[in-house]
Amino acid sequence: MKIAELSKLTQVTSKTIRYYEEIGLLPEPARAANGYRVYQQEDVERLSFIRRCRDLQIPLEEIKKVLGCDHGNACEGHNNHVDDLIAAQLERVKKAKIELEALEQTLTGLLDGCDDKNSSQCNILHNLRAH
Amino acid sequence: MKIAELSKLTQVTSKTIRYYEEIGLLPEPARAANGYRVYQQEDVERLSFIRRCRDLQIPLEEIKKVLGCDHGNACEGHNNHVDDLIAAQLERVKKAKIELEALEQTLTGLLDGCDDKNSSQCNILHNLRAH
DNA sequence: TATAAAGCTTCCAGTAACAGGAAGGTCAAC
DNA sequence: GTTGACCTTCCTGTTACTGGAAGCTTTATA
Repeated sequence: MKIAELSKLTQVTSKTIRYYEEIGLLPEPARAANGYRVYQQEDVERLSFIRRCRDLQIPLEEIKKVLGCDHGNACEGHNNHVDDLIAAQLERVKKAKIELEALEQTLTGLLDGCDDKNSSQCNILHNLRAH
Repeated sequence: MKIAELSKLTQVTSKTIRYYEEIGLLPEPARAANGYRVYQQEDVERLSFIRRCRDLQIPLEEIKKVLGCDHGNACEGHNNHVDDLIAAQLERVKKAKIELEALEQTLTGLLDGCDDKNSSQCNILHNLRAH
């Protein structure tokens, strides 16, 4: 199949597919006589997996490790554990959530008249607001 | 004062200070005979404000608007409302939190044996895990 | 006084994960 | 035969910086 079909099947744009190839996340596909990329069924599976990971906001580097494409490894095997991948991502997400929680509180506090006048954050923002 | 002192007072690196100048967030400072940048007290206040906004993860473009440095405006006035700035950021943060919440649930579900076998996400990940 | 270290300058490259667009070749349909 | 869709490569831009090179000046030390 050509790149447009792979794109449709995986919901990943042609642009992104070429990008993944460039960074070594997808193997270089065969080429037709006219130079067009030719993909196989296994490419659909591999790219679908990548797509799902990206939906989970797992960084490309992490996905690369699990797919075994790093360190000159020619992207053949699946040696690492998907569970670890997911667990690591869950940790990142939890951490990010905690940070956003704190941010939300600070912002809400600033909007609610900034009761905590001891906060330097508050003071500076208000000084400049009064300007 | 020289750039290192401004840096210490505001907790913003010299590198970042020059960057802010480059993108027009800070006005071009006076120069000493040797070419060194020379800053005033008002630069401390302006940069502190920027620093506080960045702590709140407000994008530089938003800060720029509030400080009135856009559209060739020479960075003199503070015309817009800090409240709006904060409210807009609060909205962004809330939205991001909701997304992370959903992500966390999905990831947790995947770790907990992926009960929802109907999810294509689950299936694909598990197929590849079994591989 | 010599020299080394610290601090300043400018400019260039890299980060994450693509998207947009230019310039040009190819293929199918009308 | 020509329009339009699809393919190719290459280059730029995005956000908010950080790191580093090359080359000044200034300050501290031996």
